[in-house]
Amino acid sequence: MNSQDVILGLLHRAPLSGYEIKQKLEMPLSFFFDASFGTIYPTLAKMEALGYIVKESVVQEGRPNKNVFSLTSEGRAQFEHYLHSPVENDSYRSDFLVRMFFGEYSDDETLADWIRDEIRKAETAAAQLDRMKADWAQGMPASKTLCLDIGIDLNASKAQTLREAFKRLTGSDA
Amino acid sequence: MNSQDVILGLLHRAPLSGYEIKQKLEMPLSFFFDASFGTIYPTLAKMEALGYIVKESVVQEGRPNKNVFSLTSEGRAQFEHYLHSPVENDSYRSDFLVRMFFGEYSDDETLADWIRDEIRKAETAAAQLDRMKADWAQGMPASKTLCLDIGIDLNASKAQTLREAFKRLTGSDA
DNA sequence: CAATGCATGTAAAATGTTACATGATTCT
DNA sequence: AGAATCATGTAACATTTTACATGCATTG
Repeated sequence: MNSQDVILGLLHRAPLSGYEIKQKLEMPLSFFFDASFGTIYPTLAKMEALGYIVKESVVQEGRPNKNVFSLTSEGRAQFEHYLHSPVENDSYRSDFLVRMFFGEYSDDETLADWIRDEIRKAETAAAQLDRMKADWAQGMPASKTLCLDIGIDLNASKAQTLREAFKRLTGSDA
Repeated sequence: MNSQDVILGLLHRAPLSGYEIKQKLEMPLSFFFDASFGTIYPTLAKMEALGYIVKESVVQEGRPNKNVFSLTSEGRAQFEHYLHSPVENDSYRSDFLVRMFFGEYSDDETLADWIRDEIRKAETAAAQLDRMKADWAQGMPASKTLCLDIGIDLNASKAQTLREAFKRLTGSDA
């Protein structure tokens, strides 16, 4: 799975510009996949060259013009191909946990600060996804709701574990 | 945080060869950070050129010789520098969740298969980390135990959420 | 008037993955 | 005999990040 596959998926429903793709890539997708403009625009150019998408310039008033891309049948076939490829393992990368792993080289105050920040981040993310679920979940296919549920539960579970660890480490609440 | 920072951290305790570093990078570190030989060896070469580590050839009998690297004071300073840099956000990347997000383009049987596989993976990871905790947790600094706890809880929570989703989608247990 | 949003792109650098290449020893 | 473990590395490729570059319109 790479940027191309995700963009193909987004264009399946409706044609989009690079800028709009970046917006769709925000929550909840950004919870488990991310891409910057520096990835999106070159990927779109590559996909157009491969014949997976076609560009159409849309003139707008009061705003800059935009280049809207739509899927071709080759693009749709390519997305099918992705869907039939083996599922890659999830990857989780955490600077925070690396620091905890090497915790013996930092002092307890620093560790406590890092944990506190991480609790806030997890709580914020869980709340954000929760709000999103309340707003949008009706009418969503169950598979999409699952993404939100995983996001909410993972963040809540992380915050909970961290709160317990904080108490063990410092003797007080975070 | 990158491969260099993690290698610096590993060499803090004792000198290691590239091969040994790869082994140390297994569970539980691999749960939140990964690196292949194709990353490790070039990184070690770069670090040696920068003066962060020094190489020593160790002759072994019954096995190939190895190049063991130890930290210099510059290397220790560089690790301190990493520890004082801002904590990067965790990143989680999931092919599985991307497929769920685009679930409307797959049939329910396929979705169920993917979920079942993902449950197994999460359960296996949780069990592995649990065993590891039982074996090694005594004597571990609390910060290191936290890494194990997060790994266990995150995987358990994921498996739980997926089991519920599976039931909702298929009407039966996974 | 400054900041933010809308909009598209490029270029350099860093980073990392995968496969290849080699070779001894030990275990089954 | 074949597989696994120990051991080091390179080369090609893929991917991504970061910063730069531009410019109009709207909002505060």
